[in-house]
Amino acid sequence: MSGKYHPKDIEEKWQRRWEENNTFKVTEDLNKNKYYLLEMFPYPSGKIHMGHVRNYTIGDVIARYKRMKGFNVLHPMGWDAFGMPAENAAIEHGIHPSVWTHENIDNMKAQLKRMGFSYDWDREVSTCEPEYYRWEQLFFLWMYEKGLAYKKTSSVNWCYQCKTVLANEQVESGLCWRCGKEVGEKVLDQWFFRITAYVEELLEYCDKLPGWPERVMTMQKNWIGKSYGCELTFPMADTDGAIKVFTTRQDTIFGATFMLIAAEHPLVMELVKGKSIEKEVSDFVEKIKKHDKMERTSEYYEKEGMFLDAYCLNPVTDQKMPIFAANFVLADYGTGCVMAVPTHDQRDFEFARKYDLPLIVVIQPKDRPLDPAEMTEAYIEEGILVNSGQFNGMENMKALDSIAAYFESIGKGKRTVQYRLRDWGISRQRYWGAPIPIVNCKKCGTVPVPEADLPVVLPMNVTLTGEGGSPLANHPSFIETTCPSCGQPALRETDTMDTFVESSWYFDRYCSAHYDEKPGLDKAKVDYWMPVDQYIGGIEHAIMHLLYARFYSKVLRDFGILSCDEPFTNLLTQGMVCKESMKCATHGYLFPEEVEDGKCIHCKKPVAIGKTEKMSKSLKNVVDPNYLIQNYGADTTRIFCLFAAPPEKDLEWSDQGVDGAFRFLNRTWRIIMDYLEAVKNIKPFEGGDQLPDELKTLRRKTHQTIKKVTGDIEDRFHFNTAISAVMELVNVLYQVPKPADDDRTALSVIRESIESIILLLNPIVPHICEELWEDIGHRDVLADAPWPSFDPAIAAEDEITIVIQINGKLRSRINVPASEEAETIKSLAAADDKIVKLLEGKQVMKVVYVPKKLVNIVVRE
RNA sequence: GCCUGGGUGGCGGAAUUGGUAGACGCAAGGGACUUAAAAUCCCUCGACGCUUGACGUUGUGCGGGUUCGAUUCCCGCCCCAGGCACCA
Repeated sequence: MSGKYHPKDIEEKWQRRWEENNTFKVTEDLNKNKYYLLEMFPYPSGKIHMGHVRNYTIGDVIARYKRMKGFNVLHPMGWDAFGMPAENAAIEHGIHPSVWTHENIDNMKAQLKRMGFSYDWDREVSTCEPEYYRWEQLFFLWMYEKGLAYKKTSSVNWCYQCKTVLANEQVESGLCWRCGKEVGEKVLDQWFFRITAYVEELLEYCDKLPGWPERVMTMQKNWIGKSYGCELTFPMADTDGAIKVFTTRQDTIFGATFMLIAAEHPLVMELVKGKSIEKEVSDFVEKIKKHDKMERTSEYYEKEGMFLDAYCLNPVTDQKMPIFAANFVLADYGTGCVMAVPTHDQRDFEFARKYDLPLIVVIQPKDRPLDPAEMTEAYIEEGILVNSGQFNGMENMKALDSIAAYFESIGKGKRTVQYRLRDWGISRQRYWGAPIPIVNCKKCGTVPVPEADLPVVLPMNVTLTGEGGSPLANHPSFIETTCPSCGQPALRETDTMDTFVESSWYFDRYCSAHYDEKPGLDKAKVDYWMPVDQYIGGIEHAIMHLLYARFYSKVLRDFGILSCDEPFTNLLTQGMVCKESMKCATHGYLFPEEVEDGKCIHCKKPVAIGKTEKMSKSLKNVVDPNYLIQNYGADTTRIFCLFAAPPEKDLEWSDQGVDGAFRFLNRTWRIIMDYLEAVKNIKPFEGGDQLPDELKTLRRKTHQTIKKVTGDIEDRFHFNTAISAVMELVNVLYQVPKPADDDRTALSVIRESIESIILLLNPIVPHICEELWEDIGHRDVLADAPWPSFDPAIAAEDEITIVIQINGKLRSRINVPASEEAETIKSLAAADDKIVKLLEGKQVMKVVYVPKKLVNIVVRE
């Protein structure tokens, strides 16, 4: 093939050839270094979007690069196939979630293949298949056995109208997304994974993953939220018993003047039992419980409480402290009870002012005394302890330890640690998910399904209406079973697992994708491939998915299935793909194809350009990858995504940028076509012959480019600068006058440049490169070619420019041989015409020489 | 409020360890080719000033500092994005 660049023909040809030759099929090879490159697998929503294209292009470049570097590269792809949108489609269009999902997978798979990604499709995994989730059910049983999976009551969002559980994202400002009615809470028995059992290890390894972005680690650490403090005991004033609190501020204990208990805490109703206020308090508690989560965490939620007609004693001052139920105290953090120090905590301060409770200052700033009567807010800075008995005069931060020790010595408290992280609720009252393998028996209670009976298969013959609770609960042949323990009739668990469970181990499954023996992972293979060397995905998964996957890996490790402590050695979080939105006064947001010459195609009115935001269907600021592939080809789409921004930054879409990318590929194609006949039977230059200047420059540039591109890809994943380096090389190639047909030396130098360009661009735009590689006479597939190496001696400049500064300001430059001595360069600098003139009448204080860079002459006026 | 990032030409971005700010691309302008247009190839392109140069001044959010030298390090402030948010 020659002549014009026709991306479609070339791309389809090579995609076919790669598939026919099984080019990207990979098996374990102990003689080669492995490299496991993983991109976050997609939810099969129907079509790939630019976010996928960007993510998978970045991954493909690294996979193809590592492959050329001689690694045995595992680069798999699969489908995060369970989830709510499939059920929504079923409700809205009457199509079964399974059918919908499989159609979407077929579509998207075709699109990914059309992008030319180097996946080993033999390892494709789809999480909605029993062959996949049966192992997840097995792991669940083992976790249940170890107490890592357990049941407890917990509340969910509940729509009374639709009689169904709503996910958080189905609650829109407190209302049901389907019927618009108010959403309440419902308490259900639900399944949890005991992620808190691994909290210390999860936290510890945050500092042992240098290949992760700092900010992701920070987010995870904050999410885990470890805090050091004390558990202190406050005896009841008039009865036996005591209230325990967790505090990180034991330094303020002498200022604790009242006690707060979370309204939902059982202690609240216990304390008022039989008292005249019992009904009133009970109403208050019920009112608080009704407020949904959104409301309770909003900024405007006013602090409210109710006195419980009970007192406890401050353990150090023996003062009576009134006890309140409060709406802002969290029931599931610490003990659910909080000692209130209104002078030094803003929340307690507001509460004390509202209910007229006493204030005692215990921390004094160094410069001014505090008067409780005049305070308008809590004093939360550091200071010196006052009104604090034997601790008076100490700096409050230093007293933390002494006071903790004191409490331990008198047996009224102990140092403890609290975490923000809660156990992972995995129950979903939904159909399209992996069934939890449990049977509920009236007589035996919760009974695990025997391993031999796995998988518990999701039944296919269901109707989804979106009303009346979980479809599985209305499916007699699914729920009705016999108890594995007593053999009596019993009911199956109808909850399915959170889809984050599937995505917590899919990367293990890729290692032995079709292994059908217990435990579903072939240890030898998993040990060969795991951990993932490079994981790539969106920053939106910085916390949940990545933390759950880390946890699940540790659980599987402790089951003896995995050998690594952490699943992902290196993590790259790519930025979003953004574009400006366009709006017509009549027709609202418009898709790019609905705009022509800045006007709406429906009404010809001018279109308003909005700000640049993440591409989304609702803003219609989306570009369809299919459109790009058809008009420009996969290679242009790939190179544009890589050139427009470094991977971790947001990418701003630019149609002109796409044109530019296409132009570059054409330009590269043309110059190589130009030389095709001349270099076809020429070998790349190898000799040490003296070359004329022009060829020497080209050759030097070639080797410099190999060096630059290798460094940019290897060390930093900065494909944008790698591409610009190749652009420079192509520009230099254009500058070289075309040599005579028999000038074999010149042509061999050009051949070396051309081969380098093709090799260097191959991971980025593999189709055009394969085609050119074949055109210049190669028989073997380029994907298998080794990455080019450079000769530092050839890459080295023999003349360098030295900048001459006076007092740090650029004044002149000189060219010297690269090997020139420092002293010679200094004297040449001082002798430079411009410098001599500028130095007249000035006294030289010193001369700084930075090797191969500059001379700075420091003078005094 | 707290914790992270980030702020560089008309635009996307480059400057890898404190050492020539603006690589490469886009847009714009000019030229060549062409009957013409498109395409292509070549050149110019931060701002200001004048003596139009191998010119001077200025310039990386703002104000200070360290240094021979700061886009880069330190302190204070402003703005933008993301995460967390009654976690006691």
